[in-house]
Formats: sequence, structure tokens, C-alpha cells
Amino acid sequence: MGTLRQPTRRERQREATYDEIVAVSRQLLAEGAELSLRAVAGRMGVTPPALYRYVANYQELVDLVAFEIDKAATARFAAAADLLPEDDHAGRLLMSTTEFRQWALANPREFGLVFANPIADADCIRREQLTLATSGHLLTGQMRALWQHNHHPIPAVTDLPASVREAVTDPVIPAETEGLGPDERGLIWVYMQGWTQLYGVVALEVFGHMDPRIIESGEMFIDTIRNFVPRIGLTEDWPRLEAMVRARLAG
Amino acid sequence: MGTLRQPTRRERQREATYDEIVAVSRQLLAEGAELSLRAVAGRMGVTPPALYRYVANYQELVDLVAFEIDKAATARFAAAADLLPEDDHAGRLLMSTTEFRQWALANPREFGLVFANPIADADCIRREQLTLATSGHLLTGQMRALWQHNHHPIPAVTDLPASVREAVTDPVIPAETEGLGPDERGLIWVYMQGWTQLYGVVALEVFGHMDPRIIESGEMFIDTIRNFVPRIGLTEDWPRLEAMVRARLAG
DNA sequence: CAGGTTTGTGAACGGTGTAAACCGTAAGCG
DNA sequence: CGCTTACGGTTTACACCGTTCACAAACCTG
Repeated sequence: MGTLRQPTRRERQREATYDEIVAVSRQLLAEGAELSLRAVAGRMGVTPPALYRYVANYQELVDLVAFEIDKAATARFAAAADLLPEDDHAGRLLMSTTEFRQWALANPREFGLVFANPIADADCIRREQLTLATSGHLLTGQMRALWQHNHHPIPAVTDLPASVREAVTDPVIPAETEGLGPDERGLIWVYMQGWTQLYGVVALEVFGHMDPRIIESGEMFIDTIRNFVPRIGLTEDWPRLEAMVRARLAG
Repeated sequence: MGTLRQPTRRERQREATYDEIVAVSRQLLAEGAELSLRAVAGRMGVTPPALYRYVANYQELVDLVAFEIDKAATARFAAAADLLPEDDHAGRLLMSTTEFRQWALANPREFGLVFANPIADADCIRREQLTLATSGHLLTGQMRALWQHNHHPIPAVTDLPASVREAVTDPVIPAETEGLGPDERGLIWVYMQGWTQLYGVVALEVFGHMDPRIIESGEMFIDTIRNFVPRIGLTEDWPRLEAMVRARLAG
């Protein structure tokens, strides 16, 4: 833990350029355009090769903006949760997942970039550390808060298959394991199950590989959640939660 | 219903060219290369513009080979089922889904093309009709065979939300509704639920958005299936089925 | 054989990512 | 303060990509 130096002028300048790259990129694909090195450069008033001082190649640009988009989207999911009182852990979790679905449908390109982007090598993101503010952290955090409140049954770590046991005790995928004892890591497994199901519906919906009428109504999304809530001890709470989710889908 | 003329020489020639386009394309991305109009043309010994006599644009080429890949992959899924006796409907269904997962992991590019390809407009595929041999038909067919044998409980059509009711009575997504009475369409909804969950695991695995150790072991895939089988009345049969699935994952 | 349709070519346009050589300027050091 | 260095940018160039158009050859048909 050395003393953290104040950033020199050059470093600040460089950081600002990174910010502009991300800003321009997001603006670009918010307009429905393709994310391209040249387009970004052009809009920044700079020649394409100049960007290679900041990213090693196109894929790294993609990873960079994907990370920032995830961060921004996560803020939206969190904001949706914050519409509810702080102690309504169940409601907050469902509000965030619902917001996730709505965001994905409204921003399919961004969704594809962040969640359907083949992850080849790790350590692709420079900027900031992976350990902050990803959507995975938000959801695991919310599930942890919920569990610490209602203590629904979770699988014992010793009951889990070996590979799963390793994965939940020493996660490489973003997850909020802080404040979760070694014996309580079964919750992470429950989270992974939930995330998998959520991902299935939303991805199918975003890609349009589902009946348009079902996408429009969101019934498969609701059905998926209803199928899952018992596993986090929310069976009794479901009617209230369903009403909330439906309201948000309509609004 | 006119008399079906025998194909003229030119038509046969044209059909052969289509076949070559598909063959070359599949060969191309089996080698890990990108699927590009120019690459296909080059390997066919033809100039790029020539391909425009066969496809209107790049996306149509993609759709064409995606359809053919789906067809070929479906044959694999069917072949896996055919390793089991004809009356083991449960086993056949699970063998096909397991083969689907294995195929997806082994051919991520092809998986992406067929199942993670944003579907913009319908009626994109010329060649053959959509109503034949897609993977959706295989799985719905297998589920129908299973249900007609064990008659597990299915939701009543009248209990389904309006949008779902419409979707299962008049499907636009490939599904085998032949031989399924109007009152039995609840089974299609069950199928959609299952497909959604299956898609979730497999897509996350293929894109690498899951802990590598869990992907390697296939435990999330197995867990997903285990979670689903009660809904198709296979609770008692599960131990046998799990062993079968695990054997296929290992082999 | 004549005429029209079908299939392919050649050249060209605008777009993409990326590599190499080059250069002014600002930062940092003696 | 002055020298040196390294950073941030340009220019040029290459190899791809999808797509269009005008044209020629090959083919089937009347």
C-alpha cells in the first residue's frame, strides 16, 4: 500500500481521452450505428491510428466500452431498486432484474456487447478493476442482503459438486462474496442458477428468438421469475412482487 | 397444387450452386475463419459479385447457411436420440438436449450463427420451407411423443395468459403442433419454458460467461435439466436419466 | 438460327482494422 | 535552464470487407 501519488498532468489528459473514447462510442451505438474504430476516431476529430495509443486493437475497444456500459446499466438497475424502501430486499432484487430485462430490450446492441460477447481471454479490461460495480456484483449483493434477512434454505457447500464448490469458494466471475462465510457460499450457487434462467429469457427475447406476442407481454419473463422465487424463500411474497413487476413492465 | 414439373437442367445447376455455397461456407467456419461473401466466392473460384445472383445480400447468406447448419445439427441431435430404443421417449429427449449442448460447445461459431443471430425480418430464408427439420421441431416432437406416452399434467390452455394462448395455438416459431389437439397446446408452453432454460445455460457456457470449472464439469447444465424434469413427469426416472446424461457428457 | 434470359466478370466505391515510419511537443531529468 | 526522451498524433499504405453497375458470355427457347 504505497502512498497514492496525485495523477500527473499527462495522466489526467490520458484519462480524459479514455473517457471521451467511451463517451463517443456509447453515443455512436446509441444512434444505432456500428461501433467502429474509425467512426470513433472520426467523431473525436482524430485519425484512426491514433486510437492505437489507447487500445491495442478493436476487441480491446469493445471490451473497454462494454465494461463502461455494464457500469452505467448497473447504475440503472440499482436506481430501480432504490425506488423501494431499503428493507424491502425482495422487492429491490426483483426491481433490478426487471429493469435489467427492460434495459436489454431497449438497448439490444449494448446487451449484445456486454452479455453476448464471446469472452476469449480474461484480463482484457485495463481501466478500473473488474471488482467494481458490475451487474453481477449488484445482483449477488442484493441476494445476499435478502438472504441475511430471511435466511431461506440454501444448499450446503459440502453437498455441491466439486467443480461448483471450487467456483463458489473462489469465484472468477464477478460476485459479491464479501460478508459471506465459507459455509454460506451455497447462496452463490443459487445466484448462478437464477442468473442462468434470467439470462435465458432475456437473451431469447432480445435476439427475437421467441414469439413476438410473448415478448411483448413479458409473460415468459414473469413465468421464469415465478418459477425461481420459491428458491429464495419468496413464495408467500409472490403476489405482491408479481404486481410490482407487472407494473414496471407496463410503465 | 399443380403437377410438380421435373427440374430443368438450369434449375438443377442452380440448386447445385446453392449447395456448394453452403458447403464452402460451413467448411470455412469449421476452420475458424470468418464467414464472408468474398471468402466464399474466392473458395468457389468465382468473383464476389457472382454470389449476388444467389443471395440478395450478406445477411441472406448468413440466414441461408444458418438454416442449413440448423438442419445438419438437428440430424445430430436426432442421431443421438436414435441410440436409444424407440419407446424410451424420456431418454431420447434428454439425449438430444445433451447432444445440443455438446454440439454448441464444440461449434460456438455455428451456435452463434443459428441461435444468437438477431432475427430482424422473417421470410429471410428462401430455399426449402421453414417448416422442416429445424431443431425446434425435433424437440417439440420428442416432447409430444413423451407426453402422449406418460400424460404428465400440462397447463390448461384456458389458464394461460392471453398472449401465451395465442402463441401456442397459432405458433410463428418452429414447433411441431401436428397431432396436438387445441386443448393440448399447453404442452407447447411447457416446451417453451424448457427451451428457455436450456438456452440460458448453453448460451452462457458457449460465450464463456460462466466459471470455466462449471462449464468444464457441465454441472449447471445438469442442474438445469434436473430442475426441469419434474415438469414433464420424469421425477422417478431422473436417476437413470442423469446417469445417461453424465455418460454422454464424459464420452 | 434469332432473341431473350441467366450467369458470371471487371472495375470501382466506400467502408473496415491494422502496421510502419515519421515528427512536433510537452514532460521530466541532470 | 537546457537536453533528452517518450508520448500522442499524422501520413501513408495494405489487405480485407459488402455492394453496385455496366458489360460479356453462355444458355435455353421459340
